[in-house]
Amino acid sequence: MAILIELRRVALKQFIKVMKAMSEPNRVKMLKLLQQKELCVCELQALLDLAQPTISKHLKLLEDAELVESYKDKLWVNYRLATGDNSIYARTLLINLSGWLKDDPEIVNLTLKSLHVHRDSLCKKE
Amino acid sequence: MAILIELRRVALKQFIKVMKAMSEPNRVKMLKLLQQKELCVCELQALLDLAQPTISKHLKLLEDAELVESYKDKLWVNYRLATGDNSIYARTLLINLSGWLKDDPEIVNLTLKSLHVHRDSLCKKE
DNA sequence: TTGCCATATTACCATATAGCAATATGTCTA
DNA sequence: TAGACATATTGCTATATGGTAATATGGCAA
Repeated sequence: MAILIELRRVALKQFIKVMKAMSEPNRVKMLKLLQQKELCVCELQALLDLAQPTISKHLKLLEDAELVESYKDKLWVNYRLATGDNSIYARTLLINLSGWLKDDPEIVNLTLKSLHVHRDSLCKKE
Repeated sequence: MAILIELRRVALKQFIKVMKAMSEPNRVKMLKLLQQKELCVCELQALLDLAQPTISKHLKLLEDAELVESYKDKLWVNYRLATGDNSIYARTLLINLSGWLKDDPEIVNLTLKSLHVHRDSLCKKE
């Protein structure tokens, strides 16, 4: 009960957090890529051509908004779309997003590119 | 045909515009208020306790994102939710939003307050 | 017309945010 | 344990954004 009241209290704040997280092109690209398959940080970095700290920062924001989840796999950290079990906003928006932007050229290119990206050829010192 | 290609070309950009527009608490409050009834600028100003230019700026952003529409009524400009006929993003999000944040205390208070707000008692020089 | 009034625009300030380089953290393997 | 490696964190800069005061715009009414 107290939890319900608390959830109500911060509904707007939670909503804003999810919306802000999805208001940035590179983060949206990340979500569209993760829609295809799990990816680690270095794979996202290669696909989006951003510095590694930038990728990590974006992922943290997405995770705080309950849009993605992560788990460790040896040295790597894999990211995947969250189920949104605890956030109606995240769950709904992810479902909507899965049907959107399919034809956007940038997204299409990234998705194709992601088929040929593997961490083994990426993450070692170049 | 050319239009369809153009729409695709800017899909991400359009999506971001809508998401950004809905990522700001005061703008979300405006949408929730407009969900109840049409309002003019001075009514929104009174409800949200912001300077008039701030309200106008927010409304312009919302209108650019096709989330609201406006029409003139004598001296006033009335704003209402857009139908989203030309934007799948705006349409879907407005529908989702209509079921969300109903219990948020801030939104509840604003909605109640809006029942007692009328431009006639507001807009004349105080 | 003139003046009033609601709204829009402009100019500016303060804060938030996206980006990177440098560094810290933590884990595997030799 | 030491070194290598992927990721996270920190500190910083540049730009974006939300806010206001001052001013412009445009329509109605006297």
